[in-house]
Amino acid sequence: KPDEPYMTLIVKAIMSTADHRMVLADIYLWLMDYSPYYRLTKSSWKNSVRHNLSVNECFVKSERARNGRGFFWTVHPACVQLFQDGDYSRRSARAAIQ
DNA sequence: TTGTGTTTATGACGGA
DNA sequence: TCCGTCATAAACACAA
Repeated sequence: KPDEPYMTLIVKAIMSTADHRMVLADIYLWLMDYSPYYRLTKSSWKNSVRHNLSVNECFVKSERARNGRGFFWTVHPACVQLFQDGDYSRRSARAAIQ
């Protein structure tokens, strides 16, 4: 239901932390806090979140999470300024990386 | 076994 | 019409 694409929301979630890194489970929580859509609907959107993390080059894995599962997810260093300026377009992100 | 991550496929949609 | 973007589904491997 939210009009913003997953890539934008995931970027906002990760960039909302002080160290710009977040574990998958916390990205879930951030989204559920962001919109009731993710709170109320059955979890096909979690599949989409994982798909976006893998597919979009702007998301890079950091160290493995010690307590929980998986890795810390961060944004590509070349995209940080772009995102801070509010440009979440996939085209711009890819251009910044290449 | 469960959660996490990768990958492929498919369809809708809008712009050039 | 072709191309890029986005969403959704689903199969699979892997680690805790």
